[in-house]
Amino acid sequence: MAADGARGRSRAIPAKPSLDGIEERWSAVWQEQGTYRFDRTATRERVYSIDTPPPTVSGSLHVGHVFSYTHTDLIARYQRMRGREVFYPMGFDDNGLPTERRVQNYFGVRCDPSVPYDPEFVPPQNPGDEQIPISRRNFVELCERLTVEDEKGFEELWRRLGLSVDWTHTYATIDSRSRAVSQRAFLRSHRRGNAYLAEAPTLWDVTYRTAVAQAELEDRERDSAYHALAFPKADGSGEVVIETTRPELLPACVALVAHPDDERYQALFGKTVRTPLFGVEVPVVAHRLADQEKGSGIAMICTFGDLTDVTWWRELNLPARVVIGRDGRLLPDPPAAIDSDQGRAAYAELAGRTVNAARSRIVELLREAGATRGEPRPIRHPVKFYEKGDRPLEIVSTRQWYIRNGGRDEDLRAALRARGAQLRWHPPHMRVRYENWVDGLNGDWLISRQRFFGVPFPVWYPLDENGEPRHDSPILPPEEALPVDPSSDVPPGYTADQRDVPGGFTGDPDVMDTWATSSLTPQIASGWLDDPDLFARVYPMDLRPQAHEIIRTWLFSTVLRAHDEFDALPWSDAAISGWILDPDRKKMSKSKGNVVTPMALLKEHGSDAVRYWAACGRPGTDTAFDVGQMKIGRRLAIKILNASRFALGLTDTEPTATDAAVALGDATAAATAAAVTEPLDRALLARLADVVDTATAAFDGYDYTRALEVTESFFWTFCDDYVELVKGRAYGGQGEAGAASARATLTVALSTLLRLFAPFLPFVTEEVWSWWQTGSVHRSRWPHAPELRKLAEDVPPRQLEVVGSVLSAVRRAKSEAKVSMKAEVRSVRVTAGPDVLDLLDAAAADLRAAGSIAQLTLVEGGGEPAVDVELATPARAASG
RNA sequence: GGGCGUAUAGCUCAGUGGUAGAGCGCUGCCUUCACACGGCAGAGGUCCGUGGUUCGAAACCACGUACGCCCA
Repeated sequence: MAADGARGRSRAIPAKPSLDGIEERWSAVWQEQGTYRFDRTATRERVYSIDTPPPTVSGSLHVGHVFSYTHTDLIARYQRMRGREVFYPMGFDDNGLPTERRVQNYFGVRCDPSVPYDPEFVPPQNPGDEQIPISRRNFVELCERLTVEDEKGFEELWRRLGLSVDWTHTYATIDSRSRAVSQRAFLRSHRRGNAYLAEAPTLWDVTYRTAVAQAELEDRERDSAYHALAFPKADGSGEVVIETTRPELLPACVALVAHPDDERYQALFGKTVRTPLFGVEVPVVAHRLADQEKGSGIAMICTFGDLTDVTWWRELNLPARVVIGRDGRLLPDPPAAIDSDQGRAAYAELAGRTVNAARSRIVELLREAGATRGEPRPIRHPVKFYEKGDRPLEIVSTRQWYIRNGGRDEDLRAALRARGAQLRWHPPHMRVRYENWVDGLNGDWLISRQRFFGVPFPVWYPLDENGEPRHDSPILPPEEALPVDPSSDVPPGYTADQRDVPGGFTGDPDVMDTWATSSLTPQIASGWLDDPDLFARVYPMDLRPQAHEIIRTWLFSTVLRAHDEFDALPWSDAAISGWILDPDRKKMSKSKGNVVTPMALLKEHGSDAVRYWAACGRPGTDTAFDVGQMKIGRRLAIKILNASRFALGLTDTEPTATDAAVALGDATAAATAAAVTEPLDRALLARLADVVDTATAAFDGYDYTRALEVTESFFWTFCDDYVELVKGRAYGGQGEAGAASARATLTVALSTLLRLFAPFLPFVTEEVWSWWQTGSVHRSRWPHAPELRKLAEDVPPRQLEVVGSVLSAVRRAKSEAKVSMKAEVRSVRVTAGPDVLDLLDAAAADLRAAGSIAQLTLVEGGGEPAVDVELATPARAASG
């Protein structure tokens, strides 16, 4: 950007400026000129890099996206004007269940990794009812094809909104780079022992038939009932009554448990009882997690009814008697411990039934056997669900991949907690959510999913002579080979015909949890895998913007992966945006959000206006969807057009060198602005310098709302008071020197204001900038307060308020008399202290002109300043 | 049940120890000369409640209520 202000100045100020069409016009120019292109010769210190959240492509964008993505853009634009080279990429999330479903429906196919890759595959023109099974590679190719379509719509919206994204830096979470980064990070974690394979009880969704991680759980209230069951003591000395909500798990019972301090059961610890119906002898044990208040204070431990069962099973070294299969039905055969004919017969009544059906049946059987005590007692209690599922989770024992996350390791937990404290949170209280999550982790992160679409584990297993996989000696690919798909690629040292034959190999069938890839967005976007030069310039990144409900998932997992790989934070700052609430203060619902699509909203109100509304939402604060706020934003944009036209119109006789020089921060040129001589003009610039300081400090603290507030407030004072006061003088009413001073000040102020507004209202500020400046306002330098103060000399900014208050009193008098603001005033008499009078005296001519005041009298006096106004004509039947 | 946040004018929100603020809405007035997609002015408030700290509390502390989110 060359500082060739005067030469390129066009002064093409439209007679009737308008906001119509400025979005199309300027977004096209920005694209064509690469205004937001990242300069990759910049060194790390100069770079500001952003880990943009990749929106889900298969979903539609809603008002909430517009809101939060605007917040990030405000920061990006500010940092760019501050001289940072902004790395602002855009990602698209096309990895996961929503995309899988969309590809299935759109093309009429389904992913089946057992099908070989077909390079010639063409999806059917008209998808039939039967989904065609295709290889994972073919499926991913279709996904990428569809994603490209979705991305176009997203990009169009983002451009119209004015996001200053560098569109040459994009990624998708299922593309080959993301897959390779994901696999590389996995392999490295595995090498360090931080990713491992283990057989363990696992939360399992029976509908999706996949394992589920802690972060994907949610509790839902469900009706249930306590059933009281009598266990006869093994020595025949009576019975023990327990209460359970899951009687169908009785065949999986391995012990009874009570709290070690519970008086009622002291005599029972160490003894054994027999399960009703099945006659299996089980011990009565003590454990601190048994709840004395719950039911009868003694419970049965089953493998596995809930996570507490898992803890008891693990800590008390109990046997496993598994009865629930991965389909959510009771297994065909009873556990070996049920060895009596009677017990086996009872189990046969349950085998193959769903959990609910088995529960009904076993209650009947128990009742017939006289093992129930009293009627079932209805309760309502929380039950664990997969967040996307609609049947309660079961716990089954499976072999899964895990990543260590501190849930079973206090040192790691403490280290991750420290990472959270090291990160700068905006707003700060969001850190607590991270800490709560880290403190509540109760196991390592389960990352394998028994799905077909996703990033596969880059792992094969040798098969022994019986064709059984040897999970203890996985075969891993070299990093250069990534990404690999073990379902179609052949591991090093083997040939394709050895797949799935004894002595050969088999591929790991699982894919990774989508967060296992999304947790690497900083590495993906920064070119960790394939662009070390870029990586060195932008990583670790500066900012992670995101929503607060995914602190436990996205933010935490990203911190975890960076901690594991780099022993450092992936970014220095996290900006957490709030929700959009509908007018009833509820979270904006889908149905409501979709009534107004983002594009329709932008077209109706204008992008600057919608951005204005978004900018009014502070980081982390929930904000009402408020069309009124957009109208205010639009009014502001129009006011900027008109005020700029007026200010520039006054100065177009012969432009001073001041404007462009100050705009570009050229201190020596600014010094030539000797034209600013009038005290009121200097006061304006002094006040403006304060505004610049406040806005700058606010932006540095990610409080863009405050920066907007202070700028906007000043701008209205500028328009309503200052411009009105100096209008006459700028026209030449007080001679050439006074006019020159007003004109120079108007230009400097306008240039400064446009730059202060530029992050918020990128379109209208660019429009006005183009009337009289070369280059983009968005690549101009952020205003610098010391330069303004230099022009202001030592005039106190307070003069502006003092003069403004007298002007206001004059207006009030006219308004109360119901006369025009242009009505003549015979006399204004101000009584105040000498310091105030000095300030007024220095601007007396401007004040008289602005108020049409014939005679202005300044009287020294104590007490509160008083203004007496005497109109020329008392009635409204004024002349003219 | 635990954690975090919010509660100020009809609405949306600023204000973190010193006389209650802004915008919108409302009411009234002002239109040749930057802007009617405008301007000027006015009315409008137990600062959620109850205690406490303080010379002084919307703000700080405690408890409570309501709402939102996260976790169990």
